[in-house]
Amino acid sequence: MSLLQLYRMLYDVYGPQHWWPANSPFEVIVGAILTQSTNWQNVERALENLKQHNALTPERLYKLSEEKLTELIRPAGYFRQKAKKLKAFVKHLYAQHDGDLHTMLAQPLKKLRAELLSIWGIGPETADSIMLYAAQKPVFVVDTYTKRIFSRLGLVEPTISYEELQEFFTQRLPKSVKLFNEYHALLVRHGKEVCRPKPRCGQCVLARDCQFYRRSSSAVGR
DNA sequence: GGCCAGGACACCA
DNA sequence: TGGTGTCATGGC
Repeated sequence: MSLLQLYRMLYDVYGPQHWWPANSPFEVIVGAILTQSTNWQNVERALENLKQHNALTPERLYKLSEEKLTELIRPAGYFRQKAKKLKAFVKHLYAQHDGDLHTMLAQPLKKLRAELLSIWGIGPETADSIMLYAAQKPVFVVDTYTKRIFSRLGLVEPTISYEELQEFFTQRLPKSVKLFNEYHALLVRHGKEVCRPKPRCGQCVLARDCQFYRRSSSAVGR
């Protein structure tokens, strides 16, 4: 089965996911940092606090004290670290682009990715999420869900690196922002609902093609 | 009460 | 380069 066929199966089941849930590129970036290893529901509480304090712009966040920021994003967990990460981003934005996010995001793909990765607190997944969902660059975002789903399908090794897994997709799919957007969102949806650490293979649309399911079901049969 | 969530970094061998 | 500990709230 091709990656596009797999995509269509997920899309038929779950429909469009309308990612990224945000009102501005800057909100995408803040959300991408806050959601690191954190349930999105908790991120929404933190984002709501920031909105209430009118702090969801580069300028306002830049001027906000780190203490206040820490307090506002508390529901998102890891709040001390994440406050430093958000501060590191806006400080970089002001130092390198005079606070102009549009200028920063308009850079060529490779240059922007290297710059994002140079900022403390932004790793490969967060950088790629920003590239795809804030800057609209054709970058495939992979995450723990992607690795779990595709290793269980038997299509990649569970020890595959981030870059290797990303290559796996970019070599096999057309470079489309729209496709990459929806595909990643669908994988997250499928990972949350079905392909969990304790999987719900009984309701999995991919079970027929899944090595993990075939092994576990044949083991039950014996 | 334990598990898990839309990771990244520091430190170590 | 790869493995491990740390960061932390909140829902199920």
